[in-house]
Amino acid sequence: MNGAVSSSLMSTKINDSEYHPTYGNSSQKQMKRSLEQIEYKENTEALARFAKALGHPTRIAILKHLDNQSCCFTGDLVEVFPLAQSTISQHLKELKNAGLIQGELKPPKIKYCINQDNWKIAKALFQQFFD
Amino acid sequence: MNGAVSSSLMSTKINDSEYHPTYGNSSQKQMKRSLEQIEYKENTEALARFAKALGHPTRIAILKHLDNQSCCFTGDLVEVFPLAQSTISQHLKELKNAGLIQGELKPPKIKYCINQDNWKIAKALFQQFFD
DNA sequence: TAAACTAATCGTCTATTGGCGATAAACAAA
DNA sequence: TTTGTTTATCGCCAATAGACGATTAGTTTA
Repeated sequence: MNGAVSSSLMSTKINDSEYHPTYGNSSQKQMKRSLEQIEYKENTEALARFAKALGHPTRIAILKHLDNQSCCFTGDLVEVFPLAQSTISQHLKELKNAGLIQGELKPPKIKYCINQDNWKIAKALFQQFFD
Repeated sequence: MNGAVSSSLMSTKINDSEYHPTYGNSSQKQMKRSLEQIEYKENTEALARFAKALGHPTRIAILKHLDNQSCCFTGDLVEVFPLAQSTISQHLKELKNAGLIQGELKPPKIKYCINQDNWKIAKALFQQFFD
């Protein structure tokens, strides 16, 4: 999963012509389909992955905060949001997995910042999507 | 839920100064918090709602298809995607609830199109979010 | 009216998400 | 080495999401 994410993030191509979902195994009748069994265009999946990471108000707010402060520590966020430390940590993990942020070790703290490279990619993907 | 969505969609203000999450009830100790107990800025929630709707590759692909064809019927999508009719219908419902598409009765079919007004709002929200 | 067609909804199942407290891990400082 | 600080992870739980087949509902057409 992570591999697929980073490979799509590495790509500089952001153009899409058409999608072509295909069957995982059409001989079986009515097998339960999982996400992996349908092939979407690379950009479609990348965009959905970014969108999913943005699909929670706390994560949007975290990113806005990160953008304002340019960077911050996990502990700062725990003070700002009325959520348990473990919950904040979980949201940060998801943002990190999506490639939208990155953590830098500043022992004993960890400084989180926007991942500018992937941010640009996400921006471009949404931009082209909305025309 | 639907009410909150449409009210935010009706708003023409798309500027955000700062978010200010607040406690639902700080006297209770460690009550389980639900989304409704935290107040985010209007735009933060609206953006998250749009993003959530875009957070599945099938829905992205449906929107791209809708954009290409300008409009289409549910049945068309069922032929294009290797998914059950009920599944497609469910995705359409979510896109409709998010305000991204709208259905027009063309008995006995239903023609789905992008909701241009809300599309513009979503576009603006993402645009401002990414600076 | 009856039959056919289209799409939404219902019920069920499994997987994922989002919340929490508790614990573990990593490191600095005493 | 021990202690304190910070953050990640674990285990649990409830709620949501996403898939399906079957059924229902609404319209056309025969």
